[in-house]
Amino acid sequence: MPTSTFYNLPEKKKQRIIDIAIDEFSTTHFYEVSINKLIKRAEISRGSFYQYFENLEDLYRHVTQLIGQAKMQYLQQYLHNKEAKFFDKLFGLYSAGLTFAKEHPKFASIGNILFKGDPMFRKKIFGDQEKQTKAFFVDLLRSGQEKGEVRSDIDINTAAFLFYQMNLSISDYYLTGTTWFEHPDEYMKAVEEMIKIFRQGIEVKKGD
Amino acid sequence: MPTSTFYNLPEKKKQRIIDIAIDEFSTTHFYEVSINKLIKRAEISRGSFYQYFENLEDLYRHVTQLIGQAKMQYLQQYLHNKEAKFFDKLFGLYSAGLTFAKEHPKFASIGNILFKGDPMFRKKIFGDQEKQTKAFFVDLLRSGQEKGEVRSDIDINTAAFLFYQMNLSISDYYLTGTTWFEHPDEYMKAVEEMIKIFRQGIEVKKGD
DNA sequence: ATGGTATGTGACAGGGTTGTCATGTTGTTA
DNA sequence: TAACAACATGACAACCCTGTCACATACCAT
Repeated sequence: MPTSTFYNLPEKKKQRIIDIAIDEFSTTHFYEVSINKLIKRAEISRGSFYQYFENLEDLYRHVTQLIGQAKMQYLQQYLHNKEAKFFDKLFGLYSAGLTFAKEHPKFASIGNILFKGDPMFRKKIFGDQEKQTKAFFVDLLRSGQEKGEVRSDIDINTAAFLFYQMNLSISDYYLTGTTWFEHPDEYMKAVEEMIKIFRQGIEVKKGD
Repeated sequence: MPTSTFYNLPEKKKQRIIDIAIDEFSTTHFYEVSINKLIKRAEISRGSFYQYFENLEDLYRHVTQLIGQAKMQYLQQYLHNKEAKFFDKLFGLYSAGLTFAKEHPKFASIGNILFKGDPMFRKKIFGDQEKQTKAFFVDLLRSGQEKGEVRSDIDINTAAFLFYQMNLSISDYYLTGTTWFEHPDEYMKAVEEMIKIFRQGIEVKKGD
């Protein structure tokens, strides 16, 4: 938590500091951001920084909280519309997410570094292999269509994207968390359930 | 690329270095791994390290390549079985991914830090909010079921997980890549397509 | 055994980082 | 205007890190 000193600051100065922090965190992974560069850009002294924040993590937390609030406000309309139909809500949520990213690219970028890893770094290490992975899933789907197992009206790019993302996500959450599934066995079951959903979503129905 | 000097090393020493590198990279984000700690653990001198690798990134790249190879070998059986049915292949791929993570947790962990971000860091910053997010999607689905819009045989946890992951993924790829979709508009279209797949996957069919 | 090549070593320079603190400066209140 | 509180400052200690290089050792072939 920032100190009261920080909150007492003139709005303009406060905003300048936050803006520059956002700029830093949106282009550079947390571990690579330096307080030195930040205070130089924000034109505050080293001592002041430590009068405002406990350390860099304190500032980062504050920034991510601001982002969370901004996004929540953005989604409000979709969250609390009790009447809306399920899939309309889901669509609203997703497209609001996209619009949010479009309108606040820096906010979105910070969120993505946090939740999906540093894309620059990913690119540097992994390079073009992602394209190959995409190609693999696209091929898989195409041959599924040719064999008449996958509905022909499914957008292959989208489905490939979906399968790729879930492929990454499942083992991530298997390794890291009890948030979603409690027991290791549940992950295997979740895979089965997921395939079930996919199957119903894209499989050719008998009689089509 | 490691130097020939490194490849000429006795197998045991080579393996020791790689093992310790894997251990470091699986617990610590790349930006936080230090050559100093690494060489102390591996009991090689600073000079030797630089005789083997250009720098830390060189070693990291090598390690990730090894992991990639290991996983590829693991998936081989599922990749090249031309006869297998589409959804069996997909299921095979996912469950092999889980088994791989189970058998090589360190490999999987390195991959996840690269593709999904550092989970420890995520937890430190985001804390319990992920649980709330999960709860939101679970509620959404449950009320969808109650209103008769979502099939009652869908596993809510799995579907919530799926929706949550895709929510994160869409804006990530909107921001970072031309790998999956070329034009910004296509992302919105992809959202529509995705909802279409989800809808067919989990919506109550008329007549059920 | 001798010369040459391959490998090992750690001190060192040069740079960067964080957090603190004694000392100023500004503002406010009595 | 005097005195006290709030805020600003940047030098500094302590630390860590990378990449290099001159020198030492091991190995191998003639």
